[in-house]
Amino acid sequence: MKRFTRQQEAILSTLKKEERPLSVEEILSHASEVVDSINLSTIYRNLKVLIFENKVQKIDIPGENPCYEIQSSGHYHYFHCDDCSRVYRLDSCPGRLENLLPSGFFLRTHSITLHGSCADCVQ
Amino acid sequence: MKRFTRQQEAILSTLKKEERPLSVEEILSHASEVVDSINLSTIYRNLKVLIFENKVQKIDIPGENPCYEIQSSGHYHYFHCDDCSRVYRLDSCPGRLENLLPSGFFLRTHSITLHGSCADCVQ
DNA sequence: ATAGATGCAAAGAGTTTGCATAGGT
DNA sequence: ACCTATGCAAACTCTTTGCATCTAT
Repeated sequence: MKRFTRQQEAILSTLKKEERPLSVEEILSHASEVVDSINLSTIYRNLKVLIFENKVQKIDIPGENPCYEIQSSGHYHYFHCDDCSRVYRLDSCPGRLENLLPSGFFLRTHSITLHGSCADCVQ
Repeated sequence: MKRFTRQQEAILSTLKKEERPLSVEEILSHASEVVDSINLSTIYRNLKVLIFENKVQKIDIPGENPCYEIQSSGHYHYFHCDDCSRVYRLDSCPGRLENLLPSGFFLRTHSITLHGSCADCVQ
């Protein structure tokens, strides 16, 4: 039977509290404030389980380390701030993009990342 | 002064011969047929120089190891085959996508990856 | 002959895993 | 009391670096 631990709770509440995808290091530093003994292995192991349970989603930004955020229904894209490296979820999507597809290819999904400066860094 | 070596030539000609971005392992296996002693360090070091000289471009596919292809002028996107893991360059682009951008954010560029099955794997 | 490039091995960064033990149930 | 989840260290993958040697000039 699955058990409830302070570490799991610290990881999930960290992801819930922040409104953007967090890196493993960000999760570690936030969760450490709640459970100071928490370990990177525990973070990785719990993220894997949470992803399997569809409670958390892994976000891959090209050329960056992965980020993790609370799972939400729907299809999203992301913005990567080149200045502070934070990642933000975007709400809209330009559509299925099959016009980019070579003939004979089958399109399953697409991922879009915008790169630039976030509002905090622009000012 | 910069020198001309068989290893460099093997790496560049491998990238020129193939028509798609290659992983480091693919470059190694092709280049090894020309210079059998060639080493991964040499591949990485030469790729770094070739990228600096704008002869080669690094392609980052979300969640995958990077690929490398001959630099070509213009702005491109890529297709990742979920079956064979090969990456293909696409010719068109849907545009600047600023309608996805939250207000206050500055858009520098965007990257798009299509995922699916390539023509070889579809059949 | 000189010095830049290579090959090898070791070191880094990020992630996973084995194992003893702490701690939910 | 049981047995899952944790913490630690070691292993693993991908990449970079130090250094002796090779080799293009």
